[in-house]
Amino acid sequence: MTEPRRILVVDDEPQITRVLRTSLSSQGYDIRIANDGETALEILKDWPADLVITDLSMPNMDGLELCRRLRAKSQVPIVVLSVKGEERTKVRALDAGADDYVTKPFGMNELLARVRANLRRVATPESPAAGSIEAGDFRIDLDAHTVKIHGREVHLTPKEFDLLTYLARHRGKVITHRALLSAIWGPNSTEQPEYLRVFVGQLRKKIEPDASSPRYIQTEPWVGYRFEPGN
Amino acid sequence: MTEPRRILVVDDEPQITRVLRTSLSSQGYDIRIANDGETALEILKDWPADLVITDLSMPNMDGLELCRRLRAKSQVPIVVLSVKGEERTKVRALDAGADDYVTKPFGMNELLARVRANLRRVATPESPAAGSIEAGDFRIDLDAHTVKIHGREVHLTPKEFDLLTYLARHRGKVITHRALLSAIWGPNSTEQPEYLRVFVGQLRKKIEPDASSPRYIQTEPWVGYRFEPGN
DNA sequence: CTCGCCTTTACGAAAGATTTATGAACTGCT
DNA sequence: AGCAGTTCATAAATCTTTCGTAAAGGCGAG
Repeated sequence: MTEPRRILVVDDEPQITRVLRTSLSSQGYDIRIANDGETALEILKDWPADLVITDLSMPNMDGLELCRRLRAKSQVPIVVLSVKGEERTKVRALDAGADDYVTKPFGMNELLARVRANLRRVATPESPAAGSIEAGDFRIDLDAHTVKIHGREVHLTPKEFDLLTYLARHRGKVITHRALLSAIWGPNSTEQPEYLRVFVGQLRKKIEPDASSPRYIQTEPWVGYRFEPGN
Repeated sequence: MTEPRRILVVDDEPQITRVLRTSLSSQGYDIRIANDGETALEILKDWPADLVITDLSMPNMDGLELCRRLRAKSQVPIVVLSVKGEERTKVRALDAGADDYVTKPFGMNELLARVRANLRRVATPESPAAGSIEAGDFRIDLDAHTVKIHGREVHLTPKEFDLLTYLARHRGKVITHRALLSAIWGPNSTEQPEYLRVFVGQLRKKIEPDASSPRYIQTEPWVGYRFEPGN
């Protein structure tokens, strides 16, 4: 089972966010709303979205600045949604890092199609057989909740299993502490990185040949953890 | 020096192709024209374009079919350019594989900006991976937080990584001390360039073959630093 | 009650960030 | 050329934050 795609909507007009939320949700997307650029960046810290839809004029941080700030770190597709239809504005937004520009009022079907088009090209090439993840030395059975390393089965507790699964889904990438916490304990428990250390430690004791020099779960100091399942 | 980007224009109206050819060529792109879908596919067989701009209504093979055929084997960005402005048509084109849809008559500046935006994410032919920066001898993977020079991996601390990333994004240009400080330590950080010296020094020790005569990170006295990643 | 798992706390070790110090190199001036 | 004032490069010392680990307490299921 593959997770639903995450879309962050950034706009300060309630009537816009409301209609977007319902329309996008009905398509099966996972939606979150931010009312300005700053909260958008804040949300993205532990909720990595697959696509961002943003207005241009907003309090705190406008859409252009948001585009620039996002592009400094991320490749996430950005669709700008604005009442301003002048060519100059479009050019500035696109050059600031936006991938698409739709003027209000907009047709919802067109917007949805553009969202699909933008999501299409970042499609994850992986997405293994629904019920299991195979990664290097690891074989994770999501249905049976079992993990095998080189065919040898290891018993994991639910939280340990969630942790390993999340890391394995994003193998090779560094996952921020905040993202991990938010993924496993929920968005509101992002304040306790101690959990992570404890569970990563326990997980290492169970899956690492030598827990004192981790091979599979690598720590990237000050950033997060990275899962390298071996070839 | 990197080769010019190749753009294939597919349209059967001479007045359109003519204006596109001149405008795009003046931007330094390498242009070829096809009058219908079939010849477009023919051309692409031995002239791999970086982007395709196509009309919808054409003889032999229309734009929709061209999109589908292209998507069957290629990820090349497709911009559809059409007189048809109905939402249904747009949706069909986007779902057929188009990445963008511009209605005629169109503003040339907007089209150019959309072309830039679509080219931006596919990067150069030799670096098809998104989420990474490919610059000369360097390959920076933003997701995995890793840096490779000539394939050899170097471990960088977060600040060093941010520094190198920022420089690499503006390769070839001189970055002011202030700009660097503001980009990495935040806009309201101290004005003291001592930080920079220390971190540039550490970075050089890690990435320069000979740290005493820097090749990649050049200092521009009284101004800032410049990143030259090699050919 | 007992067991397994989660939560919480504590503390030494490790790693990175910041600060300071020193000498070399450069610039402008006499 | 010689000098003063800057800026630059580098090493080292110090500070701060984070990491790994153990262990104690809590809570619910059987």
